[in-house]
Amino acid sequence: MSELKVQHILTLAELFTKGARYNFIPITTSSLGKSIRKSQQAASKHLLELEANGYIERLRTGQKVSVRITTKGHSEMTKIFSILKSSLEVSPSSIEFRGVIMSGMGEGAYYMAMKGYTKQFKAKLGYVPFPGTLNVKLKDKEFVEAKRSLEGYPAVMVNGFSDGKRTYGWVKCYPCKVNNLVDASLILLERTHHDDSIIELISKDNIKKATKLSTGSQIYIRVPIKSTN
Amino acid sequence: MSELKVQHILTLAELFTKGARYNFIPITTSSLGKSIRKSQQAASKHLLELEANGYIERLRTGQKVSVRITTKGHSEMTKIFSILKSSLEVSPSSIEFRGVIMSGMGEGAYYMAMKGYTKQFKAKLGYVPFPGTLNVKLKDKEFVEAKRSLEGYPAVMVNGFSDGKRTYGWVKCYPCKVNNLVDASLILLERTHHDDSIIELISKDNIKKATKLSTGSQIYIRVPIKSTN
DNA sequence: ATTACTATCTCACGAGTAC
DNA sequence: TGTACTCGTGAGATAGTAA
Repeated sequence: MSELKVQHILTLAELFTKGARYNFIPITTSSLGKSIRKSQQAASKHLLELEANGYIERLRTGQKVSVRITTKGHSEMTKIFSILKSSLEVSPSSIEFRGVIMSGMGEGAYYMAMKGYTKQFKAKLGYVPFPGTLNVKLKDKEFVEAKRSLEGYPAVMVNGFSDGKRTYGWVKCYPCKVNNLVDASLILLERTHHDDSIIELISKDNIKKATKLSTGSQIYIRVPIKSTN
Repeated sequence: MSELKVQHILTLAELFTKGARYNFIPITTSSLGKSIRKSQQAASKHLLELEANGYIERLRTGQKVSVRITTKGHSEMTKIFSILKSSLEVSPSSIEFRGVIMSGMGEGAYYMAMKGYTKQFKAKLGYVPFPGTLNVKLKDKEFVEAKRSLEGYPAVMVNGFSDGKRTYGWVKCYPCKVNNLVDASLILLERTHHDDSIIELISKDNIKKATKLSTGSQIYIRVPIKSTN
């Protein structure tokens, strides 16, 4: 079989760029070396090896050498390309969390029921949340990290407000799916007293009831991410 | 800057495939090693180096290790991908010839005017060729090679026939552009007495007149190729 | 100016193994 | 089971140079 060596990938790509797929293209090893950021000698060796393995054909007319890519070279390149393509396309593009439902209703419960927030929830999420928030204790370090990385992604922004006595901070809402079943929103509060390993959820419905889960149950949350490509 | 090493490309691709773009994915170095057809030790080193260069983040929770690809890792991968993509897309997808117009009308001239051929030319090319063929002496070895490779590509097939006395071979026609100006067809004859370095052209019009060229002039022929992707 | 040889160096990899 | 060290080997790269 003799697979294409990885260090030859960029060299072959350079030859494609130079148009060597269908026609013999004159090329010097020193210019090729510059293109692939290697020495002239390395470029020369690459060409010799690519030829030996049937990825290119070479033609010498006195001093000058011309190179053409073979069908084998083309298909091998296409193969590499599609490996990369499919690997980059694997993006269910969501951030996932696993944790355990905590007792009580969550610190945010009281605040989230305030008119200054509920009006915005109705307008921006399309519903007034079921009273009370669901607190989830994240299971592992990686999910705490995932929570931090969430902040880098677009969210539904619910602005803070003032009731004359005090001000209330903003709330970022990340629409999510709980246990692949119930639509909810993971909320990040501007001001929170939680430690990092706890997240809060709001939903149109009673999440515990809808998922038939109770305090201490394992829970799985998936936040879809808008691809930034 | 510290560029992504080529030998890390497939490793990073594998991590993408495993879904490590947005979430920390648990992975063992031995399974990764198998995936990239390298040893466990090599996989371990790849992860360490990818981390050192900021392409991935790692998280250890006791024994197990989780990996996530960083934005830098993502963009670097995208960069490699687009290099390959654009290099593969460089396909004016044509085979080119350069040569010199020869004197006389070419060996094929007499035959190409026979009814058995002209009927097919009219049907398949849409015209009856201008009487006489144009012979071109190819300038260089690479063009002789290009002529050979032409045979691998689809052509308009004009079948051979018999007039009772003798049989006449098939003619393969490759529609082409002469000097980026005149439409013609490069013809390959089943039976020819030419040496390899000569090609013949037919056209609806008088090529010499249309291109204002004469015997001894340099001529440039481009045969478009139907992409086989 | 070329290409490509030889010698040398570096570093990628795998074997063995500690933890 | 795991990860990741050290070390030996050899592939890949460069320098020097012949043709």
